[in-house]
Amino acid sequence: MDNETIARTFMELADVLELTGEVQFKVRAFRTASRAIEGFAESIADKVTSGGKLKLAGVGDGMIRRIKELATTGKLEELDERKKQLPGGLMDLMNLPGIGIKTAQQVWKERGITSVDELETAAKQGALRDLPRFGEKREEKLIAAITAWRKRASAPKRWPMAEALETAEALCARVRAMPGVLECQFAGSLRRRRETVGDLDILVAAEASHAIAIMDAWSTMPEVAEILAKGETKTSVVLKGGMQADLRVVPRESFGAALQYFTGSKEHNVAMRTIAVKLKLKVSEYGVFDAKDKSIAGVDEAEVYQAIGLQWMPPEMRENRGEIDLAKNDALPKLVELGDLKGDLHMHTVESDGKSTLEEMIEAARMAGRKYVAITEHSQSLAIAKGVTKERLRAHIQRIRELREKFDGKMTILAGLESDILADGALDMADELKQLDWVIGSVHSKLDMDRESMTKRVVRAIESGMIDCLGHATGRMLGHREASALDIEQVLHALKRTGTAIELNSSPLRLDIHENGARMARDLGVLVAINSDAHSTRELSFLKYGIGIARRAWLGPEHVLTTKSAKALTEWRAARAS
DNA sequence: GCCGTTTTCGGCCCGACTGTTTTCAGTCG
Repeated sequence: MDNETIARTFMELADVLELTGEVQFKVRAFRTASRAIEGFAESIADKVTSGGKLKLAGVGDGMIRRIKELATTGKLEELDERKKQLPGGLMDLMNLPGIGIKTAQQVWKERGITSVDELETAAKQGALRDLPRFGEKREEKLIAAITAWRKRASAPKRWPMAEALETAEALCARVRAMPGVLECQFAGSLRRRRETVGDLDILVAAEASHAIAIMDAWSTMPEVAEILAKGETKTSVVLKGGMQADLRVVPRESFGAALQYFTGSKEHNVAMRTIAVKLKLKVSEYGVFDAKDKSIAGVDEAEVYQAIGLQWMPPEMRENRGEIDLAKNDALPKLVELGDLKGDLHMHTVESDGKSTLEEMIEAARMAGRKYVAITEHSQSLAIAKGVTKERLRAHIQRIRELREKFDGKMTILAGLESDILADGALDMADELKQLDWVIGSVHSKLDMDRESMTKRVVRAIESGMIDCLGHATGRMLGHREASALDIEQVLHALKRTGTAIELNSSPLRLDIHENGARMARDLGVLVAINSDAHSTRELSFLKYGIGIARRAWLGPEHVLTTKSAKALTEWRAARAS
């Protein structure tokens, strides 16, 4: 059973426990454990059932017992029992904004309401206004919230990082131009570069006297579709595309503390604050305060961390996965940066399904600072992407070799191919691969095979020794297509045995291999190639998304194949061929 | 339920906004 399923089950159990009146701290413990499991790099079920020692914050004996039960029986007795005590639709109520545990219980117990439909009817009839803490206005808000909720049900709940990044950067540019704004930066899970983002958190430093005007300007921007809440320090809006964006205004002396706080993650912040409490300090978005409530830090993030005895750490690491202990001991790893990337080993041109010519791609990559590229068209079996035939491939190689002279000294150009891994694990155009400088093997068809067959298929391709790198291993497309069933651990072991690299495909909808896989690769010593898979010159910039994921996986330059110089890459390839 | 160079029991992050209130509970992040 995979970590996601276990995490989801624990999250559901927390909701059910909450509704059935379990003590709050126990409920919270399940949520904490759920998030910890979601972010755990290995299969937690395997780890626990094999009797290995597990050290994961928030997962104690009770959780381990439940993970074992889930892994062996596929379900949780406790969850099924508790669910029997609850009417079916009650859980939906808590998904409505403005409805939490108390209100859900209230309308259920006082009015017998157990579904969103019933709640809407009651609100429209004015049948809720006499309940405690209810009134006409709240009924109105509830009806609007239900309408919006129904509309949202069809829209995505989370947005790809790339789309959120673009929106956030545009909003920040707009905000920076507002009078009185001293600084503006986005925070939240976007700053941590999660692969998808639920909402935007934009942070502003400004004098308090400007706050109201800034909030007015923010809530009347043309991008705004709806205002959810508006105050002097916080205003939440829904943008026209459906994305929620929160603006916070803080004094300049608190900007660092606020940036730290709103960057999260929540678990990271809780762990930080717990350390602060032990030091008799208080951390809030306004700063770090001593026992006498005197501010001792807040202007910038580094001093906030320093005030509680921690090293500053990159946002991508802040998930409470052990980074705090490392920061305590000044032992944080150095993470890979965009500037470290010397090459890009996966891209297409008009020869297959790309939009730009060979010359355009090479020149654009050179301008972007790459020292080498591999041109990797699709192989013949991928007809839909104009996969090259034997003859076309040979002619293409010839053209690439000729171009080498033109770019001599400025750029190393590798003649490559993205060979299709066929259903049985054989490589498309296997006879042609030896003449190439670089070979990627990727699965493009029959993505819905069962786990065992798919794993066998990919492992066979790797063990052929004919590929240098496994391309977009899981085949997922965020929001469109689930990852293929694949035993990543077995695949990584095969890569390790054969000295083959794994790709971190930076295309924003792929981000494949995902961060947990990249983390496992790092731990196993499998090199990761951060590639753009660009189909146009514009898409060469996708590398910035891959870098975000790589950093979340704690990859340093030494774990990344494409940080090597062209010479070192050639040597690496020669060594693995021998 | 988890956790521990103050604790194996007794804690468990902190503040803004809203609606319904005359001081606060609930929700959210």
